[in-house]
Amino acid sequence: MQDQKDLKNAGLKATLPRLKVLSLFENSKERHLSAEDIYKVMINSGEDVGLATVYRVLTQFEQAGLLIRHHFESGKAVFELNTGGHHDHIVCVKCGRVEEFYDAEIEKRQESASAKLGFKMQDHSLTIYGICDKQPCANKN
Amino acid sequence: MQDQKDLKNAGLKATLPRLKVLSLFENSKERHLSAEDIYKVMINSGEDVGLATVYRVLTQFEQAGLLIRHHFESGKAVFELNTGGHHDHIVCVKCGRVEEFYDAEIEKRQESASAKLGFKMQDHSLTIYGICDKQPCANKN
DNA sequence: AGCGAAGCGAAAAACACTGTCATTGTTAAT
DNA sequence: ATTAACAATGACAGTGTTTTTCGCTTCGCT
Repeated sequence: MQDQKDLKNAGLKATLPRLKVLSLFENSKERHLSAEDIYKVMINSGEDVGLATVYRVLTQFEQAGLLIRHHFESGKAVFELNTGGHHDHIVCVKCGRVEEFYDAEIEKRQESASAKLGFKMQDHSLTIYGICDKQPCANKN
Repeated sequence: MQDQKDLKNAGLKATLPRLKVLSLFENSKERHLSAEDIYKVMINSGEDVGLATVYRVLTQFEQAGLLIRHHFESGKAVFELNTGGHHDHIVCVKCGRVEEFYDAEIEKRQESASAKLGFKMQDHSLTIYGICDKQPCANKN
């Protein structure tokens, strides 16, 4: 019900694919999902959805400010619910797990770096790549 | 001559396409080049090179540590000569111009953020997107 | 010079994503 | 509730970037 309102507020009709995608982000354990991820889950749960629709819906949600698109280095885009608070990401290069962090001093220094080079900062993306402490990733390298 | 040695040290035969690509990075005014950029320059200067070779060579150079690959948000990879000194990037979303900067405090804080979340940091990428002060980008938005 | 491995260009394939289009679904006005 | 307008959908073809495959050529060690 709330999702329907969210879509209306964003100027989008409350269609089945859109409601399903939205609820998927809200209920999924994993905050960061790719178009392919979403498509697979929907197909496996019996929805009759097309991949093009998933891509369309994700783009619309991004434009409406409901989702944020990230690229990381994997070559495919992943999305997460826009909960308002900005944060940066740290991605495990072994298992793909994503954690979030925020550092006010880093944010501030990005602003001044931009200004110093004559850029009007619009956006930024800071992603750390590392190996997480969960098994089996913790074992070396 | 130095390039030949660089390639040998990297375990790569000193072939014409490889020497040409390497010299292109060393002599080009623009530090950041895409596969397509390189291919076009080579074709225009009369080389009989294939796009596949350019991609192969760029990947080999990356693995050999001669080049660094970046993705930024444009959908295509760009490469730059690995001169040893780490730096971050600021990209103009209007004209694609890329500038570089370095902030020791930001670097330090990334390390501690990783440690706090139980990650062993391997790499990181900080890219700021903005609008540069050159014409015509400076005009608004 | 001769040999085997490495490298090449061209073409086809893989991959993520976008465009097109006939059909279906949603919404606002009756 | 019905309906009419048109927005949204699924199937599928098409893009743009990058990778793979393949037969031929070149390299570099002897």
